[in-house]
Amino acid sequence: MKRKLTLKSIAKELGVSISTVSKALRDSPEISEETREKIKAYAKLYNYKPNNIALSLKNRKTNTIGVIIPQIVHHFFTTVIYGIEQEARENNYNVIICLSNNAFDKEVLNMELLANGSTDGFILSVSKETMMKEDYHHLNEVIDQGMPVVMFDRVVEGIQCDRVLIDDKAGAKKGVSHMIRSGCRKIGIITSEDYVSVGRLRTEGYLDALDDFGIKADDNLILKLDNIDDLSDKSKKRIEDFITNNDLDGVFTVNELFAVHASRVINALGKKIPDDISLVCFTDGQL
Amino acid sequence: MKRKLTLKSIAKELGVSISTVSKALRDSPEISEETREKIKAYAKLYNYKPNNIALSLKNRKTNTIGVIIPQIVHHFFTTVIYGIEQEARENNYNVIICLSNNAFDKEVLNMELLANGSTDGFILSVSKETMMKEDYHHLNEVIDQGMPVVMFDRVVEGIQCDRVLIDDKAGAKKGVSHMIRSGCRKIGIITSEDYVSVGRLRTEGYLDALDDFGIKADDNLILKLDNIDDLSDKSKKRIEDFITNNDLDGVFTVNELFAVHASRVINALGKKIPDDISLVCFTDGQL
DNA sequence: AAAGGAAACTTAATCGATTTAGTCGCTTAA
DNA sequence: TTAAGCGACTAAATCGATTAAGTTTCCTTT
Repeated sequence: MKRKLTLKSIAKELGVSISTVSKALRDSPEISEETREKIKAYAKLYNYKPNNIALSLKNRKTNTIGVIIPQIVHHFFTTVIYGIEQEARENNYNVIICLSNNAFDKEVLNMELLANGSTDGFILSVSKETMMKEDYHHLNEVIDQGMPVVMFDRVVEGIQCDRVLIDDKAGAKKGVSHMIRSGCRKIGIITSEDYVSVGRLRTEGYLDALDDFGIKADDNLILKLDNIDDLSDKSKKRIEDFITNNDLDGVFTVNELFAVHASRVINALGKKIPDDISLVCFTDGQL
Repeated sequence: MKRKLTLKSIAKELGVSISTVSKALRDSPEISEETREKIKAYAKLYNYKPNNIALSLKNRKTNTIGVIIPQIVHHFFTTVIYGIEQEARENNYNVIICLSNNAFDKEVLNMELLANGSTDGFILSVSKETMMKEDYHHLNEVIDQGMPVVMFDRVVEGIQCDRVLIDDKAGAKKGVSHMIRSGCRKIGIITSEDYVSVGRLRTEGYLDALDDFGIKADDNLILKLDNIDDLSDKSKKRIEDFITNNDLDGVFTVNELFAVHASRVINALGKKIPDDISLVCFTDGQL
């Protein structure tokens, strides 16, 4: 087992000072052609690579981005990470990924850990618990320290940072409008509780579309479910009741999970999609 | 924007030396009760957290694990990362994830980058290209530097490191044996080329099982395909021909992708699974 | 011949934290 | 009386790299 080369070890070996080695490797004109070549040859031969940690400390810059997401076992996040990874590496950045597991405490812990020198900035999708608590002190803290923060997917207002988002409201409006144009008049929406911004915005888009076409919204046709990532039995039951008890000619859901269960229920009722009932949903296309 | 606290800034503010602050915060008995309390109170008030980079440099230890995988958009890797993440965080370790994109060059680049101070060790699944090239100098290099390396999934021999693997050979043997016991006599296998260790081991298990039951292996019943992650049209065609032209009563595949296509072909031929043909495959259960 | 200047290096400070080796004043035992 | 011992700190080295600010040595120039 051989220890890694350092400027120090090279300097000692070649009988010059550390700074001479450093300057030679960085092609400083202060060093003579001869010495420079000798040092470079030696460094190349033994494959010298500067220590990133030392560089980070010296430069106060880590070239690392922290990515914090609620969960990785989800096609959407998996895709996003892939994109971040690609772009980062092209710009010589590293990516550290941390999972909050949708828990507030873990999110805070992870951010504090990474903020202490490990990363230059963050890209994150806040956890469900954080959105419910509406406690964003950890975000404000790192922003206060001058770290760039970018939020995506689950985005909260009132925080001074960049955001990446799809236009949920407009997208939902477009979908629902299409349903109306193709003849639907009694359209139900299966959405999530309002504290999930994605759900809220999509619900707003739904209401806007109805309004545009002069259709009065009916609260009975709006089903707000709690859990958006995994369908509980209770939620399933509510979807069943919702579809069974309302004589809908269209169903709009804010994610594919809801849509899949809705379509099962519709089929079970002996109705055909899209002949009897239209079904439109938001998705990134896994199921 | 407020700068982060450092030992230096605390020392200046309280009119003591840097070492006094450091010792006080680490509960050294060298420091008087009074001074210790004062410093700790101040540090807590302004939420002092030591800089990880400085600690890494000083301790020559980063508490970070580098994970290198061919691709993240794959249920298996997604699950593995989740597990690594969990365990790492419990032991106060960070995880840096890098994608090799199944390319040899990127794998080498990533390892070199991370090996230069960013991580204490590696967990990796080597890329397809690396297995074909059989060039493992980058692995041997970091191992030579005393870094622990753990391989999983795609594992290569002849490298001095720990490995995590499922018993491919035994698993395949078990599956095929079951098929034989339930009556199959002409079992075909759809596998990958031998340079993929997973495929090779599973093929060996298949051959072993046949041997155990005194069935002679037939090379015509072994289909080795090139691409294991995404089925090319050419591969699909080969699967079709393979099943159509051999009068099989059982098909064993080394992954679910092959299995899915095989079942389509079998159905298209008007045969029933498992009545006419048995179908057994390795999978982690996504499709 | 003394001063000025450039070439080619080396010293030392710095990043932020830890730790070993001092320092200084005061008490105590020989 | 004097050295030893202790409590409570501070100074300085260290991790690995960069860089501003010195040194030499030799060559010009007036």
